[in-house]
Amino acid sequence: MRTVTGATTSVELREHNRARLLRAVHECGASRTRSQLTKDLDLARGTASVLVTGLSEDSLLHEEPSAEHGRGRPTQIPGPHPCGPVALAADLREDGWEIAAGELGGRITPLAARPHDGTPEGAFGPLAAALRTHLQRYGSRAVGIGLAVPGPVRDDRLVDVSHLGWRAVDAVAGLASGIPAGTLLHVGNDTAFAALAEARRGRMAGVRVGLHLHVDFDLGGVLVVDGRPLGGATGVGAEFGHMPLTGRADPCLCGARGCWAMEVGANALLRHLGLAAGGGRGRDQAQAILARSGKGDPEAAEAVDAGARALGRGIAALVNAHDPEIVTLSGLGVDLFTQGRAALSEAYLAGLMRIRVERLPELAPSELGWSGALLGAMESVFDAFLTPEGLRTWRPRERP
Amino acid sequence: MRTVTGATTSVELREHNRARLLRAVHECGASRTRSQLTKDLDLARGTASVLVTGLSEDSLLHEEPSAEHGRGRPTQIPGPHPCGPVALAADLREDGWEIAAGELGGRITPLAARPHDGTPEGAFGPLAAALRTHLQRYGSRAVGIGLAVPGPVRDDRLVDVSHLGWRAVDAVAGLASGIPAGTLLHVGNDTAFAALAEARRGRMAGVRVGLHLHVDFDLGGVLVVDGRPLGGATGVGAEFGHMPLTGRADPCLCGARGCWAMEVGANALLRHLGLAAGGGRGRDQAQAILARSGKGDPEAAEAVDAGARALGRGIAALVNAHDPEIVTLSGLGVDLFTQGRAALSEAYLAGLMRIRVERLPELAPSELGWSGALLGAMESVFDAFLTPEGLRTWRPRERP
DNA sequence: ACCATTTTGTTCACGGCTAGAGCATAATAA
DNA sequence: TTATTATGCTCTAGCCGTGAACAAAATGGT
Repeated sequence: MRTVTGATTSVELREHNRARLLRAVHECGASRTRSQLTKDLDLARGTASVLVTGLSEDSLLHEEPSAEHGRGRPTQIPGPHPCGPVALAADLREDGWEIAAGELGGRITPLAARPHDGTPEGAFGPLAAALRTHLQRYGSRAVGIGLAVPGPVRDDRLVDVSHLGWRAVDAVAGLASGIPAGTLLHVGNDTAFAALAEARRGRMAGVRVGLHLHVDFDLGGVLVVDGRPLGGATGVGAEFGHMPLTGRADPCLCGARGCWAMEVGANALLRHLGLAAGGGRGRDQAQAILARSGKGDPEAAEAVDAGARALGRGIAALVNAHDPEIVTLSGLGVDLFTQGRAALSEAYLAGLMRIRVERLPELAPSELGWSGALLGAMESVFDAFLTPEGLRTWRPRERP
Repeated sequence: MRTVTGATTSVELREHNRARLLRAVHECGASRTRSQLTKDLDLARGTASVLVTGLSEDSLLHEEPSAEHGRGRPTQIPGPHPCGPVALAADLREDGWEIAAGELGGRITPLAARPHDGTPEGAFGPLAAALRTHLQRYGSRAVGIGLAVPGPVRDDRLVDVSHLGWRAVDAVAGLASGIPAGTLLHVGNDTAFAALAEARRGRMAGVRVGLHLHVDFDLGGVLVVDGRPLGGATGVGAEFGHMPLTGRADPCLCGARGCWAMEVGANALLRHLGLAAGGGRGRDQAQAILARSGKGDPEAAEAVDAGARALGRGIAALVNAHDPEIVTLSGLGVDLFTQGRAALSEAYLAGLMRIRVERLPELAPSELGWSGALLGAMESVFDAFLTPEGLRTWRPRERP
């Protein structure tokens, strides 16, 4: 039977409304006043009063006076409690990692960043140690860890990173030395997390159906429906890059042929100029090619245009199939959009159905920079925590 | 802000539980006993008692004694009330239409079927008249109409049927003469409705992520997530057929090039044998080709194999991208599966990523025959009715 | 400086809901 | 016939949100 959400009993009603209030605070970055929240959530003032008081006593919220006054009694702004929940986030890439902490409302504090050698041990060892340090520092405030990885994730733990030759590397086991058993660990694809961040705090906010494409060494994409990136049956979504949209039949590292991902990204740029590519190295060289193209180097510009054309053609196919309101681009996708705009647009328009052209979905570069995956990893932890089930795990601090 | 579902007040709690109970009855085809429903929905016996009594008084449910007894007091089976809600469903195809009525639990009664001449007037006129007749017969029991059409639907009313040259035909206006203003009319794509039926009462029941492909004159496909086919931003989902997966660049009627839909379906079969194709006619000829292929005719078999290969190749691309648990086929897809199985499987396996082969999604022909779209249209009406908002529109019959 | 006005926060009585206990009911098994 | 078992019905207790009355805290005009 389908799972039905929503409260069933009086007690669940209260839990549901507590979670609803906290999510509203989190979503707006702790910027809405209590009276505004009361109206937005359609609550009676009395109910809001009881909820806020309860959440404050449980050290989940802390009210601050609002800076701006109108006429009438001034209202308060509910925001993160100084002893409130903290989500740890980690972004593991082919050539390094970084970690950060996020609090209710989404404010991020960078904690550490380091390059690694590309082996599972070299990557997970120091990362686990760093996580252990900060987990100890936050103590019971830490409600979970989100880990972004550059490849498909199966069963919430097995990671494949084709550029590094990783096959079914167990991320949970890799971090076991750093995080106590029972700690909530969300392992997810970097593209899916970047899409989540875009849907919550980026250009896809409020959009019902959107498409997010993340370009790094190669390309990943995922559909976002009602603010949530679509995962697959085994958890492995975000693999739009492995559809045969190139019209060619070159074998791809994934096992299929003619994959779209082979023609878009840093690897494609390097290959186009006859450089070594495919090992998860060469981010600087790719950036150099983009810089040369920006300065008018024709050879570099042609490489960029080829990537932009392939990107545009694939986007058109996906727009035809899925009818998104907007298509957002992150990572190198932003550079391809900026520097190869004409080539991209032309290929995009040429590949669309007529009815799609009539209501043309916007192509929008992300404004979150390269931190989308990190932000999304944090959001994923709060998504799980800000539910009746998640909040039941929270033990409030003793009051001072 | 994201819309949050679920009850907020005590009154909504009751409405929520009423809807939950009715949906549970509808989903299982009115086969579960009251005691089973009580357990499944995690209700107290007292609560179930109050709910069932109330719904019976509102002529939404009617309890019948259960045929099978165990030990202990025998339980009842809640099912459709003799004066309960009825959903009308219509399936409009390129060459004809049929209508039916469905009651709570999903039992369907065929009402009428007729060929048409392919013009909007020739199709909608008699259809509207037939609907009017049956709407009058059911009176206030009719809670809505679901209409399946063979093409994309925009803004819940504008229909494009490329094979018939229909462009932005207004289905609501077309039926206005037959249905009173205010009647709920759900216009939807036939593939999406077929997928909905498959998800509720077919081989995709209980599946979290599935892919449904419907083959008729050409091919449509849609992703099913948590029992609901994914629509797009403007309502036009189910257009997987218009991705350039053929590796060729022939112009398609849709305005793009190299569309997958051009190589799969009745039109492709006819074209492969040098017959006229593309006008929404020739269903019989296509069936004849399939029959010849079944009897060993090599020319017909090659046409079938070509379609099966193209189907398999495209399925692989979509499985790579979306990671479904199962792929279901309806319409001519069932015949291509049966008669071109070897060609289909080979192309399917060859196009998959390695990690998809390791956990191979099953290819499953539908068991609902050609009535999937009709069933889905009915389900769509009940989906809207069996909610707190929908039930609020219901006025119970006076008790005898 | 003062007071009316406006808006927000708090408290509490009220009605509605579900849980759960106790009892009645209706079948089977011995 | 009687014990057993499972189900349905009824009623009370406890919890929840609403909305009204009241308190609090600001602004704006006089």
